[in-house]
Amino acid sequence: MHLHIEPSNGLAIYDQIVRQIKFAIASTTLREGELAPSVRELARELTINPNTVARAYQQLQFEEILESVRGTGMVVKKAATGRCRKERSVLIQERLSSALLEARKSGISTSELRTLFDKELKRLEKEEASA
Amino acid sequence: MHLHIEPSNGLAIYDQIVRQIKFAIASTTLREGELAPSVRELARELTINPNTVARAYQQLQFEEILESVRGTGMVVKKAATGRCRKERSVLIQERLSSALLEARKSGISTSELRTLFDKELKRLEKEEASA
DNA sequence: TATGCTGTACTAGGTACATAATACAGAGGA
DNA sequence: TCCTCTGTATTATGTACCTAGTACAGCATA
Repeated sequence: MHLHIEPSNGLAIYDQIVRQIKFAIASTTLREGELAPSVRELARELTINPNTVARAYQQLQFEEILESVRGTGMVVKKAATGRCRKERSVLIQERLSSALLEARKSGISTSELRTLFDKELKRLEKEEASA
Repeated sequence: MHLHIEPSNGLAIYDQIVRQIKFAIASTTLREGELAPSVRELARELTINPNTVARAYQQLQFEEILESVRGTGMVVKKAATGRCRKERSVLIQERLSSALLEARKSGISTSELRTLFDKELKRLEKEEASA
C-alpha cells in the first residue's frame, strides 16, 4: 500500500487517492475485510492534509467500496474486489482512449501512434526491470 | 479551425485552447502569418467567456507562438510551425506515457495493455471512417 | 472622420480544491 | 477508568479557474 500523488496531474489529489485505492483493491494489495490506511496515517505519508484523505474515503464509502467502522477504521467491503476490477478496466480504457483521440485529432497518424506506443511501452518495461 | 472543449477534462479550458491552437499550427490548419480567430469570435463559438480565450492567447504569446497586433488580431509567428510540431510530439508522448504508467502500476499486464491499445485504435479508425 | 473591429485591463463574484486548526463520538487496550 | 486510536464535522483562509461586465487604445475601412 504505498500510493504516489502527482501534485499537478490535472486530477485532484482526492481523486488520485480514490483511483489508487481502487487499483490496490483490484490487484488484491488491499483485500476485502482489511483496513485501509487511516486518514491521519495516509495524510502523513503523502504529506497532505487529513481532510483531503477524508474526502477521498468519503467518496469510496459512497461508492460502496469502503465501509466506515467508527473508532476502528475504513474496512474494504465484501464484493469490492470484483467491482474495483471492472472499474479499473473502465478507468484505464477511458484514459487511454482519450489520449489516443487527442493524438489523432492533432494530426498524428495511426502508424506513428503505434510506433510511439511501442517505444513508450518498451521504455516502461526497461524501467521496471531496472527497479 | 474548429476546436472542441471538454468541460471537465481535468485540463483547464484555457489550457485546452492552448493545446489545440498548437496542434492546429503543427498540422498547418493554421499557418505562419495567418490570423488566429479573434478572442470574441472564439469565445462565442465555444460558448465560453472571452477572458478565458484571452488568457489562452496570452500564454501562446508568452510562448512566442502568437504575436499580438493591436487592432488587427493575433498573428501566428514565423517559425511557429516547427516549434509546435516538436511540442505536439512531447505533449502527446507525455499523455500517453502517463496513461501507460498508471495502467502498469495498477496491475495491468503489458500484453493486456497491447490488446487494449489495438482495440481502442481500431475503434477510433472505425469512427473516423464513418464520420 | 466615424464606425466597427481588434487586443488589453480592471473589478467583482462564484465554485472547486486544498490547507489549517479544532472539536466530538465511538472503539479498544492498558 | 483513562488514554489513544479511529472517523466525522465545522469554520476559516488561500489559490486557481471561470464568468460577467465595463472600459480603453489602436487599426482598418467606408
